[in-house]
Order: sequence, then structure tokens, then C-alpha cells
Amino acid sequence: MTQPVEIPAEAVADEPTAPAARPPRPRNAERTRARILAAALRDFSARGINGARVDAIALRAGTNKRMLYYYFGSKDGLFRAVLRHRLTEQAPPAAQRDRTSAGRIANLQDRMADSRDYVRLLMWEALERSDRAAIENEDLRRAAFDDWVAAIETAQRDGTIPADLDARQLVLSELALAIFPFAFPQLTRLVTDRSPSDPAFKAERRTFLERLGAHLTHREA
Amino acid sequence: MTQPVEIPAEAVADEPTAPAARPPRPRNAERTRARILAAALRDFSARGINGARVDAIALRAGTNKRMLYYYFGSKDGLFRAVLRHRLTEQAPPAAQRDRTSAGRIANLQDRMADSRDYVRLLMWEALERSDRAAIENEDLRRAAFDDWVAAIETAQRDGTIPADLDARQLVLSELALAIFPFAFPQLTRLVTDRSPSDPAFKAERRTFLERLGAHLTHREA
DNA sequence: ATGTTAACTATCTGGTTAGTACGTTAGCGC
DNA sequence: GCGCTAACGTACTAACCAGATAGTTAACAT
Repeated sequence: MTQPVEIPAEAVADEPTAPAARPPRPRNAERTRARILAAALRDFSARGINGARVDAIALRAGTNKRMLYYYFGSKDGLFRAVLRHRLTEQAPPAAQRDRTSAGRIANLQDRMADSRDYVRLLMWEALERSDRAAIENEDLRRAAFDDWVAAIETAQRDGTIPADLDARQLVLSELALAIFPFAFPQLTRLVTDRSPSDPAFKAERRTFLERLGAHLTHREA
Repeated sequence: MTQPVEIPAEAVADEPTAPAARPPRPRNAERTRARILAAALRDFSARGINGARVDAIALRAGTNKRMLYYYFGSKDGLFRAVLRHRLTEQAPPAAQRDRTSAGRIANLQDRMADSRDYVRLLMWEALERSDRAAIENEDLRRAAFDDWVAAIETAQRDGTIPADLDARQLVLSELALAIFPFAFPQLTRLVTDRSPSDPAFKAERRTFLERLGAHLTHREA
């Protein structure tokens, strides 16, 4: 007998239930599309591309499987749409990004703490789509990172950030410091004895990241 | 029609083939167990718990599915055995661990570069088993990390490593810096324009990590 | 009011898969 | 040589699931 493989409680999207016995809602393409995307975000984040069930997503969206194929063509197409949507809709406005203050890494970690689903999406992307020649929304993402790198380089010329550190490697490292605890909660628990979602953990790590930021800032600045 | 979901080329364990038309090998429990573990490591690393196929693992091991259940009880039991095996067999001897030199993070990253399969195993563990109350081999792993933390704390008392940084948070951060690029190759490519397996990337990052290590070392030391 | 099409639903299909029932045999102790 | 058990093999089942087929209906334009 196929045992449906158990799903991590922490990550789980609860059993999908249609959002009430549906009195035939008026037709509304945008609304249906949006509901499918939202449902897919939940399930893909919890179970990945292979693990998510197309029927479950449709049920959660209060529609049926056919609509999903109608709008997104395939399961993989839906995943790409989810990633694209999460990337464009939830990105913080470019203007108000803190990339050079001493507390920047701590702030980034706070953003990541509120984006656990996005972190998991990135992990599934890495594991289940790592071959795909094209990275989803490559241009957009690359532009955002280039922007970030440029901000670091400016700060290096200003003397705020040590100039001996390669800017791109530094960006990668700041991402690593902010994302890693949420990506590997089991390692976080083993090392620090706290769950990454524990407010005490976040506070401790904030303090740590602020001090680390201080060590990575020229004193004469 | 079920399209077997495509698998990342980079991560792929090639199609399993029985290791020759088998003239009935003499019975050998240890050898069979070991072959199953090795095959399972490949497939679980490439495709995860849900994604790996029990029949494919058995075929690759040159045995059949029944043997796998005979020795490991279930698919999940096999995954746990693989993790346990990888943890105990491949861990570097406790004596020769470099935890406090300025190049320690760079060295750790080199170890991780040779352990891509292990990194992926940790990711699958995080994604597909994050609820399990018990972390696999918790005692062993916790002990190894405690050891590491203690080494850092000693170095802090010696003044080699800044004492204002929480030792546990620092261990977590060093893991993050060393593992992240291999865990998220797509982000690494977006940020640095290089694949993490590219020798040029590894060299650049080594330089970076060494300099970062220097910034995290008291000058007066 | 009528035709057209976008939006929507119900049901089927062909292939896959974890786990099992049940049978066979090698090798060891005596 | 004999019996016992660990080691091994075959074939099956019950369930699952992505995607397809074949429709129906609401809304809008003319």
C-alpha cells in the first residue's frame, strides 16, 4: 500500500478544503488566477514541485484542476509562475533597501524570518530545478543583485565597508548569514538549541549580526 | 499521462543499471546492505525522499526491492540509515579539525565542496523531514557541534577570536558561509556569475573567506 | 436575441509506485 | 545428510496522480 509520505508539520499547508460550499461564484478570471497562485505558493513551499498535488492546489483554490492547466499549462509552468509572482510582488521597493548600514545583515535576517515560504521555494528550486538552463526571472533577479553589489562597492569607496573584500562574495555571504538558519532549522537547533522561529533565537542572532557587522566596518569610518 | 518529472542534470544519479548480468552472487548480507546504502545515498541525494524510487535504488544496488525492506523496513527507514551512515562514516576524525585558524572557514568550504551529496541530503532533511520530533543521530551531531563551540570559546579566551561574538551563533555562521553557495547554486550564479563547482569560484571564495577570517581575528593577537 | 468565446466543471486514462504475500535456496550447525 | 533459518526472488495490489477529453455556461459584442 502506498503510504502517502508524511509531511513536515512545521512546513505543512493544512489539508486543503474548498472555502465553503460554493454557491456558483461569478466568473472572474483574475480572481481565479490569483487564488490558484496563492494556493500553489502554499503547497509548493510545503512540499516542492514533485510533492505538491495538482488536485490539492485546485481544491484549496476553490476551483478544479482543469482551470490550473487552463491558466498555467503545466505543473512546472505553475511553479515558475509562483516563483515569478513571489519575486515581483513581494520584493521590497528598490528605493528603501538597506545595504550598507552596520545593521544591514540583521535587517535582512528579519526580512527572511517573514519569508520562510520564499526560502523554501528557493530550496526546492535548487533541488528540483537545478539543471534548467534558464533561471526563472533571471534578468530581474540579476539586476537586483547587481544593484546590491554596486551599493556595496560605493560603500567600499567611501571607506564604510572594507575594500579588500570582493563585493559579490560579500553579497553572497550576507545572503548566507541571513537565510541559512531558516533554510536549515535542524542544524540551527543542533548548534544553538533554539528553533529559528523562536523569538529568542531571532533576538540573539540580531545581536550577533550587528556585532559581526561592526567587525566588518572600518573603525575610522 | 504521468510525465515522470524531470530531474536536475547537475544532481542526477544516472539511470541505474544492474552491475552486469548477475551470475548468482554468493550470499553476503553485509555486502548487500552496503550496496543498498550506497545506491540509496546517490538517489536520495539527487531526488530526495519522495523523489527517489525504491525500485531504482534496488536495481542500482544489484538486488531487489524486497531486500531493501528486509534490511531497512521502509523507505524512510532507509533514508535515516543513509543519513546515519554518512554522518558516522564520512565525518573527519575529531582530532584533526581546524576550528580556530584564520583559514578555518575557507578550509570548511573546501570540505563542503567535496560533499555536495551530503549538503543536498541536509536540504532534503530540512524540507521533507522537518517535523520529525527526533533529529536523526541527534546525540552524535550535537556532541560534534558542542565540541566545535568549545573550541571557539577557548580561542575567545585566548584572544584569537573576538569575545563579543556568541560562540554558537558564530559556529552557525561559519557553517552558513561554507555551505550556502553549494546549497543554492542558482543564487551563487546570479550573484557571482560563476557556478559553485567552478574552480575559479572556489579560489575566489577561498580568498574572500580568508580575508573575512582576518577581519574576525583580533589584530593584537 | 443571437452568436462567440472565455471561463468553468465532471470524468476518464494510462502509467507509476510503495509496500506485501508468498515461495525458494544457500549455507551453517550438528 | 538433515533441518533450520537468514538471505534472496517473483509477482502482485491497492492506491495515486498528471494530464486529457469532452463537455457546459456566463458574459459580452453586435
